[in-house]
Amino acid sequence: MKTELEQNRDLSVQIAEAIRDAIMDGGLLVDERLPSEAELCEKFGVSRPTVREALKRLAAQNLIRTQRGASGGAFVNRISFEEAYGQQITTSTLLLSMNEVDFETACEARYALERACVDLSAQRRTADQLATMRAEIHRQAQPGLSDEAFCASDVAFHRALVDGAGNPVLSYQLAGAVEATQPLMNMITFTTRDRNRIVAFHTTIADALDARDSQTADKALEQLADYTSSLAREAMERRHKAT
Amino acid sequence: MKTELEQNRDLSVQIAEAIRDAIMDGGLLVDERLPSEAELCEKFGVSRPTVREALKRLAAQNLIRTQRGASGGAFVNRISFEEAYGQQITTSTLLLSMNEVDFETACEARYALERACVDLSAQRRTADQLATMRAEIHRQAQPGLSDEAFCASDVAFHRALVDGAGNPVLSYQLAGAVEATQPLMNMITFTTRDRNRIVAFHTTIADALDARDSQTADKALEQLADYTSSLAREAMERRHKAT
DNA sequence: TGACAATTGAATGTCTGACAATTAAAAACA
DNA sequence: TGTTTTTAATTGTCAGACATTCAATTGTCA
Repeated sequence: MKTELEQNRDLSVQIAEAIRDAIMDGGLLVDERLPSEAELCEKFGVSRPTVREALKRLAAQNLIRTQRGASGGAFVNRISFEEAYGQQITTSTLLLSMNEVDFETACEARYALERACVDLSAQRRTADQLATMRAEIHRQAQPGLSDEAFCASDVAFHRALVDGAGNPVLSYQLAGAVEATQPLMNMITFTTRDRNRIVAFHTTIADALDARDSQTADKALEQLADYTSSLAREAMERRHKAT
Repeated sequence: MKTELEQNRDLSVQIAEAIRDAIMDGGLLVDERLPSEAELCEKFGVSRPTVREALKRLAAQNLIRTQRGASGGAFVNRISFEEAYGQQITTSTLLLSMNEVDFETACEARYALERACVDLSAQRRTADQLATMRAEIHRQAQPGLSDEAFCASDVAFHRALVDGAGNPVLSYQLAGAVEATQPLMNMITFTTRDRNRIVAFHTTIADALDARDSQTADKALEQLADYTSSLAREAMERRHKAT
């Protein structure tokens, strides 16, 4: 069984696509072993390095894993949520940093998505997640915290909020949105007054979730979004004036 | 300048990581040319195939692109929204199909995210996007449409809704969520009655967005989510009974 | 001089063939 | 029977070569 390939495009790309499609169509099941490299060479009529490059492409996407040794080979990988998070974050971060997405747009997206979680989070948040939020709030209130540490804590707070929805698919989707905005947030310098304001919003949100009051939480989140936006605008203006 | 590598782990993996980190730290800027393969061989002290496998890994993540010919080479890629969409969709689809995420969870996530867009979409949707929605509604109402075509049209409708928010970051994040649920939706068999009901919801949503009435649109979306869920539950029960 | 064609060189893409490293299973042995 | 050794299969890496592509250079002619 030979599979035909076009002549113009890179062979390794085509082979990778063929295998990926087979995986996504269900032609290859999880943990199923792919043919050995030698067999793939036969099948596609190319040399081993070419097949290997194709396999590396797939491995980079966590679609397959390889094992050496007897009964080794390439296996269809069950992609884990962890791995998917990582990819999500890498892609989102690059996208935001490279495409001159303005802070406004990124921020709007992030808070819109978070607000999508608030309802569910109010219903389902665990005591543990609430504790995480409170702990982060406490950290944020400590004086002498660096801007970066403050932002990192902010991310942790919001991730707990998102995880509170108890929906791994939501958590996965939002991981990228939340983490990717961090580098942008890091460009802001937070005064003590700013921080106090943000901590107040966070406290309102945590209290509301504690009381399972999604409306109040949503409103606080909206105000926080507006406030963050305005801070960013000021920072941008200062930066603009400086040049 | 030789860069040292560990001995245990795969060399190509380590090289790929080293380059990726350089890109993400800003050590390599967009459109900057990487050293040629020969130079990378020197630098890392490995052979060319190994370097190539590393580069293929990066290419698979859209981190670099390669050009043949004089003044060719590997360049840091400005990742486009299009490419990012593609990755998002691939990852999300696999995640959902491989991790036995139940329809309920996926559906909940998808509609929660969509509802996050409705407000913005009501404010900003263009006439063009409205036209797309109406066109898809029209298609969905046609008799003799296959279940798959119906689902595809459904996806197109919802993508138009999401794009209506006019926020590329939101569109990107949701592309995965919306597209990835399609294979799951395909498992449902839609009766004419089901379809009419869904078309009615879609019409309500389109009308509401037309009138910039986000509340009505949101409510319709919520009902649509519930209805879809119930359809899925029924389908699952039937399937369960059959076995 | 200026425009077009031919040449060249640098780079990636692919191939062949080989050897090393790893690992599970089979074989040998106590 | 239980342990150790051998073996075979498979991926990881290397070396060297040729093919292909493409831009810059060079050459040619009007």
